Amino acid sequence: MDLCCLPDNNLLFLKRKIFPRMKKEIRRSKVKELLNSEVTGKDVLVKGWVRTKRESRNVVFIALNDGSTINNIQIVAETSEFPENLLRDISTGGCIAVTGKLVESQGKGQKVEISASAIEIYGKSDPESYPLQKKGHSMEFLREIAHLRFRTNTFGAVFRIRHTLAYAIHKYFNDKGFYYLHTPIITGSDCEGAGEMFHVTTLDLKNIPLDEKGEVDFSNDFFGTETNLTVSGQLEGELGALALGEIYTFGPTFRAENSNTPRHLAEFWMIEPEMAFYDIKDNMDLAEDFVKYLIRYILENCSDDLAFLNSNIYKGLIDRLNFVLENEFRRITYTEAIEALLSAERKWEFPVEWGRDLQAEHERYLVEQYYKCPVIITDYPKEIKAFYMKQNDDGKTVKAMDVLFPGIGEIIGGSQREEDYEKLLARIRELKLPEKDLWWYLETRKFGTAPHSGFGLGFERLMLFITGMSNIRDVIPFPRTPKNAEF
RNA sequence: UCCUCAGUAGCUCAGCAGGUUAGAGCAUCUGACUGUUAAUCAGAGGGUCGCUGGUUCGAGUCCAGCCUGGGGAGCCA
Repeated sequence: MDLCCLPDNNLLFLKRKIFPRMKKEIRRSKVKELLNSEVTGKDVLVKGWVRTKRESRNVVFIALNDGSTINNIQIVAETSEFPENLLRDISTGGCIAVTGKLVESQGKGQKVEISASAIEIYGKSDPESYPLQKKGHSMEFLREIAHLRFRTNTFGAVFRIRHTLAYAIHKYFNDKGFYYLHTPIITGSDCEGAGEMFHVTTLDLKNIPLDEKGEVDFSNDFFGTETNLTVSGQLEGELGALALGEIYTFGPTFRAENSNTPRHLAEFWMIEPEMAFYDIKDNMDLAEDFVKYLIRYILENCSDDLAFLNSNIYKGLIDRLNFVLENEFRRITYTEAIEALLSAERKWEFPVEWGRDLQAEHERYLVEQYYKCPVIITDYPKEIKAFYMKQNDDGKTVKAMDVLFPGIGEIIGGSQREEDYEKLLARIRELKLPEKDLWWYLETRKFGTAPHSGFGLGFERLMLFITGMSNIRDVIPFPRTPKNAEF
């Protein structure tokens, strides 16, 4: 490579004195490690994106971020040491590599900084059209530029936390002896009952084959049968648990509901542990321990990002997280919940009556005003819950559990599963579910059935709670919602 | 899908009872000044007022439909 100064195109400028030796020897450092390292005066190399540039007569200050931390490192460049147009071409959003000495900062606001000796511009960023400013932007605007919003402090923090949370989930289960099971994303069963599904097909949509009855003929489709994107890995997860003992799934989940709320996505990630020999109480214990572990892990490993979110996004965030750690989840039955709601001195928009499902206003009241802490509600009427939940002896309720969080609502839904073949089959017939499509599910109850339990945790809902963000579209990189699949 | 609010400069918003050339702050550009920290000061450029149609001498402003976004509800995780 030509190593001379190239003032015209500004691709490269190296200070002659120090240049020949350094180029090969210096390993790139991440901003995070430099900010945490001792000041040695040694030469370092950093690469990253320019957040801001401030100019003085003799010196230019560049705040550089490489994504390794929310904090920027300050680059100090003496104006006289660099070609004028090189410094001019460095602007917010641009990408540069900087070689220089790591020194103690003369200014306030940072302990260390880099005194630059060479700067290479990887990519300029036209300041007239670069949409991110130094000042804050609305979440709505940033959502429209999802390809660039990673470069903001907020989304940098959110997605570093998202990664760490995903890692902690795997670590928690691995350490407990759970196996990560990959359940299918394309499924032929429509019996999970968790909502509208997206069709998966290779049929020509302009010329759909029909059979004699006028129904779509799927025999010529790719799988030879009707298929959809999964709405839950639970049924397959149970198959794994009834052999491997304890498994969990963690993958994308799809719901074709026309839901337009800050808590719903058409494509989201869900964690579904499924455990043999766990009863409903074991299930609740696991759910509580799991969530607390995850919160503790983020508090311990993402403190810089949390501190930023705490002061800029949701005041009181860290207190809220600590509160959850320090308090036991309140465990009540559905019947007790109804009694609490009936004795509440306030009017309900939706009636409170045993047998009716709890509405958002009811759940919010219980969690945010009555108990003022996370609540687990169990033993719901069987009519309002799924067919696979274990029936209680009272003949009216099932061993379901919903974990409700302040501000978020339902974050976990789970149950002990019905392991009795006859009872399960009866329920399937009662609800007129497609019995023949569930043959494999039923066989697990025929051959060595076992008591078992599991739950589903909405990954993005937990992200909402942990980051303090208020819209679920801002805790997933590329949200998929009705009328929106851009990026 | 229902209810509700909103859509004006790159961003965040103001715009009165329809009435001349549509405003502010920030951003950008130019200049000044400065080891700066969301730097400061001065100046400049920048608009199909979401779209379509209607009422009117005249519409950013009123009416209708549509599109997009926010909040609430339902569905759920």
